[in-house]
Amino acid sequence: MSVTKKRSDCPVSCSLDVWGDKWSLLIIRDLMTAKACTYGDFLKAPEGIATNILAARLQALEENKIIKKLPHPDSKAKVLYKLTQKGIDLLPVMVEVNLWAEKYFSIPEDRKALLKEVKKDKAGFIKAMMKELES
Amino acid sequence: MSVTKKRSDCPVSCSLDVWGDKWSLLIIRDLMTAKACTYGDFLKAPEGIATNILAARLQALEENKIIKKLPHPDSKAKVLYKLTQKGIDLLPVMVEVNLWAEKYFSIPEDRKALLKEVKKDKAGFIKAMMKELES
DNA sequence: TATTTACACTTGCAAAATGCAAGTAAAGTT
DNA sequence: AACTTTACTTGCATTTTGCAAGTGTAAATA
Repeated sequence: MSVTKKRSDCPVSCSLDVWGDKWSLLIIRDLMTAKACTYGDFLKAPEGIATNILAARLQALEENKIIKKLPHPDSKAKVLYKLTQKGIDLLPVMVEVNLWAEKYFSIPEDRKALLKEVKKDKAGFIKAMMKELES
Repeated sequence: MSVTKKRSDCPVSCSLDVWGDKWSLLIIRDLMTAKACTYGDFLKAPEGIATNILAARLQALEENKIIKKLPHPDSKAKVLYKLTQKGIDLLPVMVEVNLWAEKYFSIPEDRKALLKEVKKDKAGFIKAMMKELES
């Protein structure tokens, strides 16, 4: 019985990989735009994440303390997911990613409008957005 | 005979995923620190990428025009990989990632030293670094 | 009160991606 | 001419993913 090594256990030293793959990214993106989401909200994302993958990613992100689970104020049956401070601190990364994406891809209009704000005052935008996410 | 759909074909709209997974990221990281690498250089990275995966990622990154293949000045047997302008433009993202990583993880000393420079003058650092990569 | 419905998941299984070891072909070295 | 270096490719076992269906609890509805 040999021990199976997993390459994925070894992080790339720039640490971008700690937040994982595209599906984890989708979760973080949704949480940055909506501030708080339920399990169902993530499932509704246009990219179409599979429910088992969503569950796995939410668990991993929680274990890495990038997101946190909170009781929903409206109902005991619901769960609210939010970014932790560690997750919120990824905002500058996301902003740069979007600026890059705007340059090389076509992006939705609402995102373009936001980026217009960013370009006026990047530091100010990030500070304000972070404050919003923290509340 | 049903058509198999691949989830991975659908990009997350923030477009962080266009540069792919952790192995693609390793390639980009190496190219940002070393400016130009051979196939063997990537294989030597401490994270230990498998050769077939490396080949696949190099091809994908080239198809996405993030890296380019150049003839090696020393030998016809060698190939030089470099970042394209599109790849170089990912530098601000990488800088933010590293700033985040420094806050929440332990990172190598040489990287810490670089980040000290970054914190003194982020815009200046990025501009200078980009210029270096373009040459 | 009984019974659907909503919500947050879990499970089983086929298909795809990954990791490892070994192999190949062209170029460079001795 | 034989050996090595370099950039890959190939085969196969293991792991991960995607899809569909199912489970359990709380809330809404009849």
